[in-house]
Amino acid sequence: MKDHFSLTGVTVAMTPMARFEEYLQSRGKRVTQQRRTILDQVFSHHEHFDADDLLEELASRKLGDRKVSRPTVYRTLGELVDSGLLRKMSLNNRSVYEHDYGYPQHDHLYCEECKQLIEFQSKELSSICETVAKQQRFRAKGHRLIITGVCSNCNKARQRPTHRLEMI
Amino acid sequence: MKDHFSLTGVTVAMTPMARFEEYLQSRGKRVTQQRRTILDQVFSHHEHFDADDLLEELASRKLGDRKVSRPTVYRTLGELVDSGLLRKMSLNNRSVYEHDYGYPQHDHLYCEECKQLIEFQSKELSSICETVAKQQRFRAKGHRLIITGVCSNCNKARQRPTHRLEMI
DNA sequence: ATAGTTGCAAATTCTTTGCAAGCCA
DNA sequence: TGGCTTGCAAAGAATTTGCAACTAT
Repeated sequence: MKDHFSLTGVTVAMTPMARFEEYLQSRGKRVTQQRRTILDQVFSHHEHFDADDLLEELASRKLGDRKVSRPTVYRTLGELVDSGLLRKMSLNNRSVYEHDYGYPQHDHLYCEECKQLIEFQSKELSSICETVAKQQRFRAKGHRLIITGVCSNCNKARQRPTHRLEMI
Repeated sequence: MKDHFSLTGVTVAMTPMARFEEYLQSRGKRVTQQRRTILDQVFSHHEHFDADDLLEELASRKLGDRKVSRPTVYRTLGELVDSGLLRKMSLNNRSVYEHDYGYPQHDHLYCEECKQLIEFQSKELSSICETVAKQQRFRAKGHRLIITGVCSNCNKARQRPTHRLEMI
């Protein structure tokens, strides 16, 4: 489930942790071990992930981290989205997350074969959205485009003779 | 939850029912009362809907229709998607359906306030998708763009003084 | 008659919540 | 200390499945 690292991050003034602390403090919330551990794990790599992925990653951290329970993961993911650090999307009726803070606006190609999400950027797309929103007097906050199909790797795999045999 | 009827249907050779029967027969499946009732209800109006909406609509049909259970609704919705009559999308981790057969490709604006889906068409968008797919050697089967924000009606509502008071 | 369908109940999957014990400011 | 957090268990919400009874062909 490796992702394509085709996009370059944007420069940001604060680290995700600093930003999260600011968000928490501004709301009278507390900076706990669990929240720190989750944030650290979430920003340790750039793949898209869901709550289960994150829970597994946390479980395999052999560090002295305190254990993080499933409800806390869900609660914290919500806070990370609220604080603007993560973006959430709904894929096959499950929530999938990705970095938002320090990462440019982009959209996705979704391979129905290997379930991989591939990122791409398009400035034309953004202007289309603006135009459409203006026409409809709609106050747009954001957009999400997903192109579904089969990625180049899976296309190749399909054409290999071994696969024809397996299909019998 | 009324929808905008801004798009005009495309001309099709068969009625949805005829097409569904063809699909069923080609797979050795049967044309049952329940499948007929569901198809009839689904194509009786053009709003987006989910399984619960459909179940409610079916329950309120005072006709001599046989009762349709929840599992049958789910099973049949799947078949309607397979047969190309409906399109399914994932919204807030639930499945939402809309007409596909006899209806042109389009995308949506989603109002986070009133939860309404507004349709729009954009040919530029389709060409962007083609270009992106070609660049990534991705075999695209389709796409889905959703612009989130607040629709014109809800924007107006927000500005009405009554609402300011209600917010206290 | 025979194989596909249906409804019921129960199981699954993903996510949220109530609450007592624990921890941060 | 006082209030926000956590983990546990349980509840919820959406969807799927096993199976015996039913029905289309």
